[in-house]
Amino acid sequence: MKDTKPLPPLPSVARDSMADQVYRHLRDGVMAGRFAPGQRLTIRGLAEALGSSPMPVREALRRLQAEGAFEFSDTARLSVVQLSGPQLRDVRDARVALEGLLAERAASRMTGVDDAEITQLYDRLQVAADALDVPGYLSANFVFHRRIYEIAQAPIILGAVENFWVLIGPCFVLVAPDATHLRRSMDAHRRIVDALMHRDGPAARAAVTDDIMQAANCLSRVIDKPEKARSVAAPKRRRRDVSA
Amino acid sequence: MKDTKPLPPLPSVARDSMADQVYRHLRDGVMAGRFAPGQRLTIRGLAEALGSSPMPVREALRRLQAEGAFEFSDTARLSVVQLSGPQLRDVRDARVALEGLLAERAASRMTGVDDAEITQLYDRLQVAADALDVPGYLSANFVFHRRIYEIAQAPIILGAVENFWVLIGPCFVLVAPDATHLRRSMDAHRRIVDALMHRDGPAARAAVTDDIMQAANCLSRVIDKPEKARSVAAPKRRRRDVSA
DNA sequence: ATTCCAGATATGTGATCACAAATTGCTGCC
DNA sequence: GGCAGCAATTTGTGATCACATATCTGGAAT
Repeated sequence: MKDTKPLPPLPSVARDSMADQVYRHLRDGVMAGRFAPGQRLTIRGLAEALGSSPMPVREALRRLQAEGAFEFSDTARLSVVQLSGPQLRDVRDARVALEGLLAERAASRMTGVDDAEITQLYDRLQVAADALDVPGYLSANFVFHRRIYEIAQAPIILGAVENFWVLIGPCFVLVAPDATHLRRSMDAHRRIVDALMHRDGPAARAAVTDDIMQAANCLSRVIDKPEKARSVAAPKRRRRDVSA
Repeated sequence: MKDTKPLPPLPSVARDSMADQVYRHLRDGVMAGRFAPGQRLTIRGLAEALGSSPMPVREALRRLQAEGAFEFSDTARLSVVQLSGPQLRDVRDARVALEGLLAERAASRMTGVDDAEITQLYDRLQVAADALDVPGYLSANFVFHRRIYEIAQAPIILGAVENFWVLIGPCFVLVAPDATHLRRSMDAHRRIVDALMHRDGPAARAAVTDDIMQAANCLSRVIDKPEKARSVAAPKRRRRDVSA
């Protein structure tokens, strides 16, 4: 796909520029914790890994920079954003405010169809938790929450929430598979589902709040002691690791 | 500035790419209501108006697209985002949640230096209100709120809040200079200042909430009746108006 | 052996070109 | 006079080139 073929002849079926594809690919990767905090990247390296020219990557990175996922240092070097402890607390508080709002609204707009879907996503989450499959759990977790918040029918707020998810994504590579956390998290998830089934807005908000606080505690325990965690995540010097 | 001068020889004093300058320029313009909702723009037109090549404009627009200020239609046409009534309510609710959080935190972190600064910004706001200077009022209003939220020392949350401001910016071109609204708004602002001076977090949150609800009511009164407002804001067909 | 400097490479940024799709404008026909 | 259809222009997107600066590599001097 490196050759200068003018365009794959997809005429109009996909209103989906290459920059958009790169954007979603990188965004999903960040949320799923496939990039380490502080990791250095290069436009050309990413372009080569994705089989495109640097141009779409540049535009995608600009969008992700606007969302705070990546940053260009003072010397115009590209790296994955590394959240500090206080910043992580800010994200936590903002998430509680916004996701609590969405959960409460979702509870009042649930229908029978949503009940079945949420239950199904919850079960999938349970499977990943039982298997201690952390990447799978992370992915299923985002899907679970996103589906709930979509029911709230507030896409703009959901967009802001997803921006916060992008910020905390890289932090997850620092946490080890912690059975205790998984169990507590699943407890909160069960209470979220219960509240939604009973159309109980305040209870849904409370359960979501607990879930977020639980995750934040788990993260801050690692973030606040930078020595050990950093040395694992950013091994001395890495030459252009991309792999997307 | 259209000539191909390689670069103005500013070596390192300004770590500020042309794309960043364009970005801030456009962002400020959107927040200040210099773009009408639904207004069509072109990359080349903006570039010419700003005296640069299309490239920095492209990157700046990508960032602003990520923030929701502009959108590329299904036919890849660029336009200013037009918020619907429900979307406007979503922004309102999210602002109440986030800005309430910031106001409460700001109240607990105020110092004497902040007192003087906030008072000064409030006075400037009062001057614009008395003169019925709507653009000046809008500008001073954002500065006033931003300064308060900076005191909260939560830059990530402030960034999210500013994203919401960018979204509602274009709506302000639809509201006429409304003396009643200005008076009510200034009343809320006075209560914000009072609460901050007394380091009263809950009162600050309540006052900020009133301010936001007040502004939202003012906007929704115009947005919800699309006929008249639209015809004023988007006169039939406008050929490539840029003027930055 | 360590340090420091110069050449070489890598990298972000801006400009320009090419191209496909869409919009526009004009012309002719009914 | 109104409207359909075709040509010309516009416009977003991707690719490539140029350039300034940062970063890296290698070796020489102490």
